[in-house]
Amino acid sequence: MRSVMLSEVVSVLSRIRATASKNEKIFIAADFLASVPRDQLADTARLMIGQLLPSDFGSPGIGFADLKAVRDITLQKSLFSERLTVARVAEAFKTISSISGRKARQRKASVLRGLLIDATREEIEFLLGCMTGDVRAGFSEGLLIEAIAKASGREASAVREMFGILTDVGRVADAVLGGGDKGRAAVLEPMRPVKLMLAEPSMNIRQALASVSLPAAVEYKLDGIRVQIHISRDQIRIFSRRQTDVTDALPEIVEAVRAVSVSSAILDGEVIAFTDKPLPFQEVMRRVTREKDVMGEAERTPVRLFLFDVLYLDGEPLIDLAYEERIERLKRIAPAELLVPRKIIASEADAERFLEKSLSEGHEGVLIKSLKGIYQLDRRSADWIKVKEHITIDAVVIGAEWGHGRRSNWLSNYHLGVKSRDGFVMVGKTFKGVSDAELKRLTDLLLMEVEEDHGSWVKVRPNIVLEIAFNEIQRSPKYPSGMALRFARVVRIREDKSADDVTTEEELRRIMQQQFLSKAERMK
DNA sequence: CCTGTCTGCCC
DNA sequence: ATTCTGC
DNA sequence: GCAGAATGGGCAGACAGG
Repeated sequence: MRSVMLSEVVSVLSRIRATASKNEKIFIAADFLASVPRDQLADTARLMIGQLLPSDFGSPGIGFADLKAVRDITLQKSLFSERLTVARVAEAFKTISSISGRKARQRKASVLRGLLIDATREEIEFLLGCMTGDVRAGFSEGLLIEAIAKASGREASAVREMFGILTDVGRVADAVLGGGDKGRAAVLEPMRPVKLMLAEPSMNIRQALASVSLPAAVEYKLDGIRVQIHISRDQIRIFSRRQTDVTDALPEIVEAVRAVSVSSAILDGEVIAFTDKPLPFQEVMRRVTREKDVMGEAERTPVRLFLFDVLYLDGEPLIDLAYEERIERLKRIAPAELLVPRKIIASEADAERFLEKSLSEGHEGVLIKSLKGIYQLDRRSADWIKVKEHITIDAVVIGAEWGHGRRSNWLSNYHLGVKSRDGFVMVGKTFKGVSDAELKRLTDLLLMEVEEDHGSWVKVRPNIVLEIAFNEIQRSPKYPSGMALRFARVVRIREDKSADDVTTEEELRRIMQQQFLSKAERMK
């Protein structure tokens, strides 16, 4: 049986990159996949979207910082022989990811060099691109799944659901195109983490209700970590949104789940840090990433679980049931104190009141959910819509970075300053919320203000003012003001304003302190 | 042993 | 995570 | 409406280097 060469993948991808048409990309990819021998499908499919390892395999553990030297050395010696196979590439990266301990970086780099020494220039650029997320062929997970469907003659929606269960494109390619009984592995069952359903963002209640029919459900939106809880008899595992096992970091959540009376289940919910009120996201983040002294951290930072869905119960998948039916089951099995606050609403005013209530208790916002919607794995559909609070300020640009990819020729990442006693202090960066036209305009404006040219970025005189929206002010260990804007985005360019008009450091600090107060404290 | 940097993964 | 753009 | 691209702050842990 033939071996698939890395050069084939690279050349297929350059054809895919060359067309803007999604259908054409899918067609080229499907055609290629149809020619790949079964035993190499998984590795080939992953490589086509720049993935070097199965999604549950861990990661190479060698990144941007180590790559430049490797690239320069190997480019000089490269032999142009086109002899690397996809299988050898996959093997090498499994080895690299397994290396740890003393001098691990050097040892990883040397395995990588051993691989790249046999690669052509194009192959080297491709493999390093895979490691830095720089492949840029306009071809990713979604289109690959469509290509797998096309190559097999199956419905794209069925293949997509399979991906939601298997969570790895290689396994999907195997199951769909590999023949045999591999397809049977694609069933929902406890202890195998899946891709969760996501919500579509919306500016406000009115806009959200434009796409959900009434009556609908509203739920508090909690600012924590999304979790899927798998129960099988006395076993309980907690996985994150991206299928990381976080059970060991959350012992009290495991205990709380013992109150759920089922033989088997997959539950969906959010874990937040909580005392008598919700604590900032950073607190729960500390909990889930903790491995040492978990118990000590658990005492300092209590967490709570709030469940909002059930995907599987007592041997039966529930994802094809309507939301209202799933919630009925959830209420039957879980104690009320583990359920996210929710309500059925019949009007926009109901929804607004519930949002106000959620915010006044210190939560992030609300989700509006269609009563009839099924649970769609790995989909962001209009059946779930999220509405979050945001704040806007005026900030002045004090620096800017040159963009990459389609933003190559523009200053695209703006350093934001607010006014302090002497000058301006930086409170974050943003590249979001800017249309191509604004990108051009801002580049022109900023180039007139350049004070220092640092190559990849410029320091500018503080004359360009932007209206900035953000969700929260975080405590920052990095910025001297101790504050950073979370999810900052540009609302508009304020050519009518000057640096004198921008928000002050004191104002920002006041807003931050407000966030940390409970409802009762805020009323004072 | 201490500190700084990198990485992966939460949002 | 959020936002914009092209299909 | 969907998919992809471009890039944010901050957390712990792993490793590098003195």
